[in-house]
Amino acid sequence: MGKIAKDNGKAVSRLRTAGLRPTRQRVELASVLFKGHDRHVTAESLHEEVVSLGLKISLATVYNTLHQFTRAGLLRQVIVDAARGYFDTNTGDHQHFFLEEEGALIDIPGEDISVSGVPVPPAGLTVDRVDVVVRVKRA
Amino acid sequence: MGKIAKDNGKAVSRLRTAGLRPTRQRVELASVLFKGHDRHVTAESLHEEVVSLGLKISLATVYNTLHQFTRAGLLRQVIVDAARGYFDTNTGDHQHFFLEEEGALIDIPGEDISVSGVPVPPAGLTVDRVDVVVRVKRA
DNA sequence: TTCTTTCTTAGAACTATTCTAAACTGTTGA
DNA sequence: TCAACAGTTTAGAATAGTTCTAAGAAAGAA
Repeated sequence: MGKIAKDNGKAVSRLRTAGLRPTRQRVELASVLFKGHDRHVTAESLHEEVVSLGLKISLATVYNTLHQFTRAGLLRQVIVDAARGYFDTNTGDHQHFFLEEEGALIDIPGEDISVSGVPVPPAGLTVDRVDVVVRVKRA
Repeated sequence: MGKIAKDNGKAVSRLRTAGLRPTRQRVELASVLFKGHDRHVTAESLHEEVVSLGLKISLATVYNTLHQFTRAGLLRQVIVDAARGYFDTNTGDHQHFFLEEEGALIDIPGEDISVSGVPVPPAGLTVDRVDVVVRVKRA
């Protein structure tokens, strides 16, 4: 029985339930990710973390695994950083539909959509803006 | 007087008002961007467009100019594509504060925040999910 | 076990973007 | 009008994050 086997039971069944073969790497990553409270990681930050724990997992595997976990519903990807910059000539108050398959944007007028209940930000911070992206797919 | 001088008067004054020196490249890009209805462009799509119009502007200048225009409030950047993948172990209904200066994420519980008035998507499309990002800055 | 399929890996490749440093241009003021 | 200077543009190199490739390794089935 391995050193970190105690948490692995949970991780293994979580993976099985998700339809993912519980390989060593996936089990170790799942154990680290789902051990305690909720968290936000990048591929790189997670890779550094597992390496510093003495686990042998390549960066490519971390990338693959994060995407597999996301596809399986175990994780969710949060988009805050622009890979491809889209620039909008409409600077007024409005939001967007994003057609994932085509990479196209469609404006939603600001009068139509509204966001309520945005909590007061943590101390010392002010809201710069609120972005809403409605991701749509072929039905 | 140049060939496309007719629209350039508007572009020049728009640039002057924004505090940007009206160079040939900026004037041409502004003319293309703000000629008709609102639009969404990427640096690459805009570069292709101006090149196909016979204008001589480098891709680097298109990038610079789009950012200058954005800083000046003439454009707005829409973030829909992940440059750096952030993955969240919380897959439940919730949204995020994004601390731009630090690149950190903080959850906003789904019960707190709500988006109303999302229009019916264009025909043949269904809403996949609605992402809200509250961008915060040091006060 | 043995077979088959799936997974992992190092390193190369890729993509969008930014940087560099030299040449060029718009503006100002004499 | 034009010299001087600060700001701008450019090609190409560099960068960062991510994905691809192809070959070996490991999991599960029989």
